[in-house]
Amino acid sequence: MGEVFFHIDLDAFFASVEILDHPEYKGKPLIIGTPGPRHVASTCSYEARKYGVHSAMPMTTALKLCPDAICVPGRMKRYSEVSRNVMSIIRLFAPGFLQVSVDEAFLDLTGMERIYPLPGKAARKLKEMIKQETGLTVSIGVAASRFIAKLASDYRKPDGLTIVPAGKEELFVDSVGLKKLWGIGSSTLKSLEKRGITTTQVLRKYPESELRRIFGESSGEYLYKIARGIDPGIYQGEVKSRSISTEETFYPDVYGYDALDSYLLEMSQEVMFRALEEKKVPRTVGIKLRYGDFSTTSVQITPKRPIYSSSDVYSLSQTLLRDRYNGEGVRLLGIVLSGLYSGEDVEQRDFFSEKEEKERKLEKTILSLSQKGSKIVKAGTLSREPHL
DNA sequence: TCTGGGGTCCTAGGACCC
DNA sequence: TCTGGGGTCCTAGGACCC
Repeated sequence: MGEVFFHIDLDAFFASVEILDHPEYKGKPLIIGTPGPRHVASTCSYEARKYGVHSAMPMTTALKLCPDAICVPGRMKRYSEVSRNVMSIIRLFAPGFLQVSVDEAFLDLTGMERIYPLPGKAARKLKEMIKQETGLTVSIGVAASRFIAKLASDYRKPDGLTIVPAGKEELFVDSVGLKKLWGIGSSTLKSLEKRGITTTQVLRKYPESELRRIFGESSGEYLYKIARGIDPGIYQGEVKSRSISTEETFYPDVYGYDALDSYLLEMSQEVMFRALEEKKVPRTVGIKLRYGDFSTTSVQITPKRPIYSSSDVYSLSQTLLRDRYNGEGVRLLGIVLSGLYSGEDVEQRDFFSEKEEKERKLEKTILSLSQKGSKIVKAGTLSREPHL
C-alpha cells in the first residue's frame, strides 16, 4: 500500500462556532462580518450560501443578496479556542499531523494499515469523534498525496467524505475542473482562457517547456503537474513565520501626512509586540499604502542593524511614509516586519550592545502591558500618543 | 459586486562581490 | 575598450490562499 493522506476541513467554521454558541441561529442565514462599506464577509452559514453569499464578498453585496441574514462580527479568540480543541483530537488520531490554518489540517496515515486497514472507515471514525466531542462537522479528503486530499475534502461539503483511490488522480482532477484547482486564481484562469485552455484535458496537451515559457519556471511546472493530478509539493516544509504585519482600511479615506502618521505609532507597537512575543527580530520594515482608487504601493527598508524597538519601527515607517505618500486620499495603511531572525540567533551574533539588549527586554515588558490596555504605561514611556 | 486582514511564494531588475 | 558568469541581497509588485 502506498501513501495515505487525510485533509480535514472544518465546515463553515466561524459560522458553525457561532451556531454552537447561539443555537437560535441554527437553520438561518448567518454571516460573519460587520455590515457597512469596506467590510467583507469572512464566512457564512450554508443557508446564506444558498443566496450566493460567500467568503470575502463585500458586505453590501452580501446583504443585497440576502437582506434577512443575521450578521455577527468575528470573535477570533473564540474560534482559535475551538480550533485548538478540534486540532487536539485530530493530532492524536494519527501521526504526521500538520495544521495549515485555523480550520484545516493534514494527517499522514502512510504505513498505518495494521491500525487502520480501511482509510475510509478511519476517516468516518475521526468525523464521528470530532462531532461527538465538539459538535462540529468536518469534511475529509483521502488520497495518496496532500494536494489531491485537499481537493477531495472540498468535493463534498458539508460533512463530506471523498476518497480518491491511487491511480485515479487525473480523472479526479478532471471532474473537479480547472477553476477549482488549488493555486489557480482568477488571474491565471483568465490567462489560460485567453489561450483557449478551459479544461484540465486541454491543459494536459501543453508540453511542460511551453507552460514554463508562458507562465514562468515555477508556475509552468506547477500547472504541468496539477493537470495530471501530480502533487506539486504543497505544504512540504514546516510553516515558519517570515513576516508580521498589520493593516487598516479606513472609511472614509484619510488625507494628509499628519493624519496618517497618527496611526503609525500604534501599528508599530502592535507589530513589534508580536515580533517580541514570537522571539523574532526583524531586519526589514515596510509600509503599504492603498489610495482611494485602490492602487496600492509599498516601500521597505533594511537598515544595516536589526530593528529592536517599536520606536525604531515607528521612525523608519515615518520616513517611508514621508518618501512615498503622494498626498491623495488613503483607504488603507499597513506596516510589515520581515527578514525575521530568531531572537537567540541575534543574541549570538552580537547584534546588540548590552544597553540595547536591556532596552529590548524593557520594551517587551512595556508592550505587553500596553497590549493589555494599560494606557498610562503606553503614554508615559513610548514617545508619544497618536493624536486621534 | 467595489473590493478585509493575515499571510506565503515568485519574478525581475539592480547592486555588489568574486 | 567592451564586457563573462555565478551568487547573494534587496526592492516592488503581483498572484494566491484562508
